[in-house]
Amino acid sequence: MSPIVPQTAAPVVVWFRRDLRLADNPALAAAARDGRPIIPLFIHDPAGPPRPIGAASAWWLDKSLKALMADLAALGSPLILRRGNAGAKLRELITETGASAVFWNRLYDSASMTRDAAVSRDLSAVGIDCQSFNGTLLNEPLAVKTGAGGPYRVFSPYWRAVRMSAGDTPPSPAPARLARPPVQIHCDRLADWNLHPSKPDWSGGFADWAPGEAGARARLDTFLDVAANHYIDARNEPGVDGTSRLSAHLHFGEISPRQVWAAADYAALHRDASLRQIEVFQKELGWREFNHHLLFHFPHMTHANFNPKFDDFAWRRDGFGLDAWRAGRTGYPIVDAGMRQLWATGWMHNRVRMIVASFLIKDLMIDWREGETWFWDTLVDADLANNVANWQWTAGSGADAAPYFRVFNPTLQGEKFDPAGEYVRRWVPEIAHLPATDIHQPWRCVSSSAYLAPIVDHAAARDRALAAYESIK
DNA sequence: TGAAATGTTGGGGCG
DNA sequence: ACGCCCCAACATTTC
Repeated sequence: MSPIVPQTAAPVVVWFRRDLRLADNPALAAAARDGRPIIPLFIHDPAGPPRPIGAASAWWLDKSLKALMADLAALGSPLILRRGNAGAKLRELITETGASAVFWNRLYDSASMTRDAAVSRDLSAVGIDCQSFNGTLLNEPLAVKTGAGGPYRVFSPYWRAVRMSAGDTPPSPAPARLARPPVQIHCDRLADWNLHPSKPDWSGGFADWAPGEAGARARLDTFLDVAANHYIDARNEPGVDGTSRLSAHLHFGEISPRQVWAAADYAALHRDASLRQIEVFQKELGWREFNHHLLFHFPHMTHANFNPKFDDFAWRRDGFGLDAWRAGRTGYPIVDAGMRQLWATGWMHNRVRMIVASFLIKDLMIDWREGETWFWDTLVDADLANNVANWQWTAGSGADAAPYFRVFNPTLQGEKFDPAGEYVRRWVPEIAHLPATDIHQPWRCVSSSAYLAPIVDHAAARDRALAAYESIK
């Protein structure tokens, strides 16, 4: 039982950032433990850190905040919204309310850490109790070290070192209720933040997403019920709903990796899900952990090549190619399907992300940073650590990266992973009438005239890329 | 979390 | 019956 605390006790600010949930939220749980009044706060700083928010992410944030507002109101203390510089807005709120403490869950990119350290220093100097928690990772970057005491650079040994203990901290429940402070506190109108696109509103295709804690939980349960037993194969087929689709929910912290891990464990133990399948799914959480580990220890990799040899790589400047790639007009069905799915839904199947990334980097020889920037703006799950690490992985410039000679053949990838052509038919209607035998190479068919010819010849582009990679070996 | 080139094997057609 | 060739299927190497 919580001790009785007088209503006059100074409130605690719980500063929500990328932890937009009530359950398994360590900062919220710690603040609520002793019954003091809670001021849940979200500050929108359009400038970041870590970067100005992407348009698709802004769409998601809008809905996620709406859900969090409803959930917190039901718990007893409504969410306060403020816009601007975080440090300034926190000081403002503390002056208004007499709050004596600020609790938050930590972030791991360098810009956010710098900001948070400054906030902590400034507030602590005037007697505010600042406390931070781990609500975002199974293992924080500093908690994992190689035998030699440094950070890991290769996934397999990293995962070997942490996977057995990944589920050691079980998730905690949401607080039963929250005390609200007795004073009236100004709250911005969410609609005034213009996170939802207007003029034009291009978000019509985003309707299947359910941002927010309840949507995240439902998505996880559905996945573990239906898809988890076929995960190993089905996850590679973009025409099949075989992946968890939890990426955006995890990015915004609507569900924690601990919750996902524990639910997967539970499914393996009690719901007849195959342990082998579940372990492969949990390993994907491992990649998320590894990417955050890398970004923490090598913060420059957001903008610079992890492997400096790539600083000499002869990237091509190709505005035409870049535009065609962005628009899904490359003439390669699986590439165009992916880019159009991204634009329409704010999300792309992971297998196809690898294919389109390989195409941009190796077939077009365009700098991975161009692709990373586009994904940042168009993905609802845009996450600095995952985005940067995965792009560098594909480019070959990253840690534990794909070898330079691994060039995806978009035709073969299509035939292998979308054998019936369902995915391509859905997103490239111009060639929906083609039979499965031709749909990944429509140039063989006269009846594909509504569809454009490939903007590059893959075989020639592959040779060009291999030659360029050879020169920086 | 490749693909292409090259090498090897073995069955079957054929003289 | 036997050797030769062809070539698909599979394995290995190379990029």
